[in-house]
Amino acid sequence: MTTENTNREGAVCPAEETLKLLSGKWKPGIFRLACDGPVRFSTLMRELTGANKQSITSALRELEADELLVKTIVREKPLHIEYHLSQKGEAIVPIFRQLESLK
Amino acid sequence: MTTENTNREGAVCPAEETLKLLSGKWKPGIFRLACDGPVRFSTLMRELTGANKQSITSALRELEADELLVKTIVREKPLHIEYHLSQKGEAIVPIFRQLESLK
DNA sequence: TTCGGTAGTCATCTTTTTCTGACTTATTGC
DNA sequence: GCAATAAGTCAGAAAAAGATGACTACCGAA
Repeated sequence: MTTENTNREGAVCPAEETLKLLSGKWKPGIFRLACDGPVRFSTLMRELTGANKQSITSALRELEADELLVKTIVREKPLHIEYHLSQKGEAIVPIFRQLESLK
Repeated sequence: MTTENTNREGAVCPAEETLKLLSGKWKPGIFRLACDGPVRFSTLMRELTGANKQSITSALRELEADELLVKTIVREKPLHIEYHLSQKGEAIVPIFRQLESLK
């Protein structure tokens, strides 16, 4: 039984796809920080109070898989990893800002 | 231990609030149909293929509680109930459309 | 008064998400 | 070599969300 959300007869909701990209307890927070510049795992752990490694990791993995974030290994002084917005990610920023300004 | 998402030190994400209004398996679909005019329980059951009473009921209750939808008892021919967008709901429509057009 | 339509509730079960704590791997400063 | 920093993984537990099936309540028509 393939339980895909196949709302047939044209009842599919396109907005749903986009909403799902940012659904989850920590994704909006991660996305917001990423809007201001590249983010790092350790920074996220510090900024997102209450979050845990596992949740941040899986949120990052999903954001990568959905191509909103790009992972980069920065071979410098203290070698580290950065996540920055992809083009697709940037495209969502204006809408995200509107969501923010809404209330 | 009150486990509220209190991202202190200014790290709260305002967009998160709005995103949560439309989070869940059926809310985007309900909202979308409500954009085109008042919706009824039985219609939703027909249109949202795969959905079940309980899920639709609780989605409707949450959309009401979040003041996106207003419930109205229509005392007419076949007495029934209608849900229509509130002002707050209408305010989200433009953003919702953008989410739709994004892909 | 019984039936169909409309709009649910309730208890329970299953699935999905999120959290916890212990352990891992690579690099770098001392 | 040894500890710290950075970025995780993994198994298991708990919590939240969603699904199921039975049952309820109101109205109107036959």
